[in-house]
Amino acid sequence: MHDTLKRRADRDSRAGWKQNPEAVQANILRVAREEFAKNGLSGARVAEIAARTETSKRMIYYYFGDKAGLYRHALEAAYREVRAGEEELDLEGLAPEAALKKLVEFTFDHHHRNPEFIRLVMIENIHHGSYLSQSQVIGDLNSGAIEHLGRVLDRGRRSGVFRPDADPLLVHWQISALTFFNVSNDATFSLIFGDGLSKPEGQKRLRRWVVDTVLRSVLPASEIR
Amino acid sequence: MHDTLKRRADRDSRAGWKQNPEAVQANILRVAREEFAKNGLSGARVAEIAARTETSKRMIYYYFGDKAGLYRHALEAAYREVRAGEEELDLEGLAPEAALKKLVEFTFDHHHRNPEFIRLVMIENIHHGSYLSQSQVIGDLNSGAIEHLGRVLDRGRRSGVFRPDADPLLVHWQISALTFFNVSNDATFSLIFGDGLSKPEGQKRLRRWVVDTVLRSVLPASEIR
Amino acid sequence: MHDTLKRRADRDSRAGWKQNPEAVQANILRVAREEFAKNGLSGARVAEIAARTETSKRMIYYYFGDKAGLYRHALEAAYREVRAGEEELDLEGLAPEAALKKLVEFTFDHHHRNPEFIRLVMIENIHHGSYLSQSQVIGDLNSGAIEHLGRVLDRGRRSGVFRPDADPLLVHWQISALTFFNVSNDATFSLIFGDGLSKPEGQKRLRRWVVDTVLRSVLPASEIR
Amino acid sequence: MHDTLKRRADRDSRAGWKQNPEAVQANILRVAREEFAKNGLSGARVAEIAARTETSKRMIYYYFGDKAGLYRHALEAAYREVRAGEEELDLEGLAPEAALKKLVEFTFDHHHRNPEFIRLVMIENIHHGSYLSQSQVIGDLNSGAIEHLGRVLDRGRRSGVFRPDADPLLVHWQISALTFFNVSNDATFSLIFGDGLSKPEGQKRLRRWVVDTVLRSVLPASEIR
DNA sequence: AATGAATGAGCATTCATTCAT
DNA sequence: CATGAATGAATGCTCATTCAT
Repeated sequence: MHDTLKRRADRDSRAGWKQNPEAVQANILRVAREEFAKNGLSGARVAEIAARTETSKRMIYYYFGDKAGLYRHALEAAYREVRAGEEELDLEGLAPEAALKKLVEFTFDHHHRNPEFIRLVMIENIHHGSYLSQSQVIGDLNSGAIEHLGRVLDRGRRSGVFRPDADPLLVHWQISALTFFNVSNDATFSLIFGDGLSKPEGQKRLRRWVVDTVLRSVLPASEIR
Repeated sequence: MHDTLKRRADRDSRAGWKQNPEAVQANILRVAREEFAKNGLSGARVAEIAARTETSKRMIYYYFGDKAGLYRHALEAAYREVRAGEEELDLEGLAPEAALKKLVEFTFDHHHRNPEFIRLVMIENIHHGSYLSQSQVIGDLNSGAIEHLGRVLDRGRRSGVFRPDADPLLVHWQISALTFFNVSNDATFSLIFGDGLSKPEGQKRLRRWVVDTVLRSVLPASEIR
Repeated sequence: MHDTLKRRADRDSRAGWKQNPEAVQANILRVAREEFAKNGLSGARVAEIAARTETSKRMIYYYFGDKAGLYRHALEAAYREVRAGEEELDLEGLAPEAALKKLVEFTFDHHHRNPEFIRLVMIENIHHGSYLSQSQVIGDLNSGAIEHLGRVLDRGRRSGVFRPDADPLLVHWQISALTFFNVSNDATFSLIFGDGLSKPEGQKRLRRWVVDTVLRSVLPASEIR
Repeated sequence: MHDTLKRRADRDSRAGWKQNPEAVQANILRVAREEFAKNGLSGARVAEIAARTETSKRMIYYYFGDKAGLYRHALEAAYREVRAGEEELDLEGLAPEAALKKLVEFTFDHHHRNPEFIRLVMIENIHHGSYLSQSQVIGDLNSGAIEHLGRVLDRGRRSGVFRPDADPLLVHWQISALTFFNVSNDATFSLIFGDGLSKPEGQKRLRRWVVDTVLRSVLPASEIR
C-alpha cells in the first residue's frame, strides 16, 4: 500500500470521508436527490440539504456552483444509475415473449422501488426538461433501451409471435407510460379511486395487467380477430 | 330593480367586473391556475399572480386566505372543469367497442388540449396529494368515470366482445396512464428519444396506438390464443 | 386643515414619519449617501444602511429595487442638491472679475463643505460613470453651470478685462479641477507633503491661490507680457 | 555555479519564472494593481486576482499576508514606479520657464498614460489614505518633487521671470490638481459636458491650457497689472 | 514552495403576509 | 371592498482566509 493511500485511509477512518472529494460530492448528491425528490427544485432548501450532509453549505457551492447546478447533477446521477441497472438485464437468452415479459416486469418493479427517481423525472417535466437538456448525459440515455427492445421485437417478428409492425419506440413508450404512471400518480389516483391498487395485492394485479396489456399489444393482428 | 343591484350594474358597466366578487375570484383563479401550472406550488409567486390579475394582492388573501388556499381552490376549479367535460360525453348509444374507442380518444384529446390541468395534477402528486385530500371535490370525482366505463364494459361482456374479467378500474387506470403520460412526460421523453412522437404526425400514431392497446386489452382471452 | 392631513399629522407626531413614503425614502437616501460616501459602492453594507435608518432593510428594496438602485438614487439626489445650490448664486449684478472671483470662491467653499458629494463623484468615477450615465439627472446638469460662466466671461471680454479667447468650458474645467482636487486628494497629499494646506490657515492660502490662478488665466495676453 | 542556482536555472528554463520568488511576487503585484485599479479595494476579488495570476491564491497569502497587505504592496509599487519616472526628468539644463513648461507637460502626459496609477490614488483617497500611511514609501515620496520644482522656481525668481512669492508647494499642488483631475474625473465630466475634452484634439487644447495656466500663475504680479 | 479542499461569517435579496387608511 | 406601505424570517450565494498534504 502506498504511503499516501495509507494516510488517506487513516484519515478516513478517523475524520470520516473528509478531504476525499469524491466521497464528499457523492454524499452531497445523495442528500440532494432526496431533498429535490421530496420538495421539488424551488421547494428544496440548500440549507436543509447542507444540514443533512456531512459537510457544509459552502462545499455545495464549491462543487456544484449553485442550486440549479446541484439539481442538474443530482438528476444526472439518478439517470445514470437507472441506465446502469438496465444494462445488467440480459434478455438475449430468452424467448421473445418471455424476454418482453421480463423487461416489463423489471421496469415495473424498478420504478416501484425507485419512487425518488420517478419524482425527479416528474419535477424535471414540470420544468419542461430545461435542466436535463443542458446535461451531458442525455446523449447516453437514448441508445440502449430502444435497441435492446428492438432486438427482442425483431426476434419475435421473425418467429411470427409478434406483429410485423411492432415499433420498439411505441412499445417502449407504452411500457414507460404504464410503469411510470403507477408511481407518479399514485397519490391522486388513490385519493379519487381508493388505494386498492396501491396496496401489495393491488400492485400484483396491476403488474399482471400491465404485462398482459403490453404483450397483447404486440401480438399479430390475426391472432386477435 | 333593487337599488344595490342597479348600483352594481352601473359600476360593472363602468369599471368592468370590479366590485363583482364572483368575477374577481374567477379572475384570480384563472391567473393562479396558469401560474401554479407553470411554476409549481413553491415556484409560483403570489406577487406575480397578483400582478397578472386585474385586482390586488390583498384580495387574494381576502378571498383565499393564503397561498396554499389559493392553490387548493385553483386545483379544485381545474378538476371541476374536467369533470364537467366528462359529463357531456354520451356513450350509451354506441356499441361497446365504439364507445370504448370514443372514450379513449376523448381522454387522449382532452389531456392533450389541457396540459395545464395535467401539470396541476403532476404538481399535486409531487405534494403527495395533500391538498386535494383537503378539498371538497374529491368525493364528486370518483363516482362518474368508473361507472360510465363500467356500463360500457358490462354491455361488451354480455355481448361477448369483451373478456369476462374486464375490470373498469383497471381499464380506467390504463387509459389514464397512457393519456396522462403522453402530456406529462413529453419534455423528458422528447429529449431522450427525439420529438417524433410529439409532433402532430407522431401524436396521430400514438393516439391510434393507445386506442388499439386499450381495445386489445379487453378482448376475450380466447380471441387471442 | 383637511381631515386626512390632520390624521397624518397625528400619526407623524406619534409614530414618527412612518406611513409617509416621501419621508421614508428621504431618510433612506440620506443614510445611504453617507454610507456610500464613506465606504464606496461595494464597501457599503445594505444591512448597515438599514440599521442607521428609521426603517428596515426590506423597505430599501421596496423603494429602490437593489443596492445599485439605491446608490444611483443617492448619487442623483446629491447632484440635484448641488445643482440647486448653484442656481441660487447671483452673478449678474457684479463686475466680471468680481463675479468670477465669487464663483470660484463659492465653488471652493461648497466643495470644501460637502466632502460627501466629492466622495460620491470620486466613487462614480471609479465606476467609470456607469451609474450616472443611467440616471435621468445628467441631462439637467449640463446647461446651467457653463451658461452662467459664459455670460460672465462674455461681459469681461466685451469690456476688455478678459482675454478674447476665454472658453467657458475650459475655465469651468479648471475651476472644477482645482476645487475638486482640494477635497478629493486631501488624504494622500497631506500624507506625502504634510497637512499644512489642509489646516484652516493653509486652506485660506490655497483659496486665494486658486482664485488668483483662475483670474490670471483669463486675463488678456497683452496684460501679461 | 552553485548547485542550488543551477537547479533554479533548470527550473526557470523549464517552468518559466516559477519557483522564482521575486518573479512570482512581481507577477502577483502586476495583476493585483490592475484589479484594484479596476474595482477598488473591496470591489476587487482575491480569487479573481489569483486566477489571472500564474500562481495560486495560497501564494498571495504566503507573500502578502492578506488582501489589505496585497493592496498596500500594489499601491507602494505603483508609487515607486512613478517616482522612478520623475527622477529621469532633467530640468537643470533648461531655462526656468522652459523647465516649468516641461515639468507640467511631463506630468500631464504621465498621468494621461497611467490611469491605473491615478485610479489607485483615487481609491486610496476613498480610504482616507489609511493604507498609504502604513506604508514605508511615503517617506521617500516627499523630498524629490518639491525640491526639483523649488530649484526651478528659485532660478526663475532670481532672474525675475517668476514672482518672488512663488511657492513650490502651491505650484506643485496646482500642477497635480490640473493633471490629476484630467484623468480622475474624465468619466463624470464627459457625461455631463460632453466628451470633447477627452478626445485627442481636446486633450491637446487642455494640455496647452494647463501649461498656460501654470505659467501665468507664477509670473511676477507687475507683469500682469 | 505549492495546491486543491475546506470553512464560517456575512451579504444581497426575496417571499408570503399583514397593517393603516 | 380596496390599496400602497410595511414587515421579518428566510434564502441563495459570496468572500477572505486556512487546512491538509
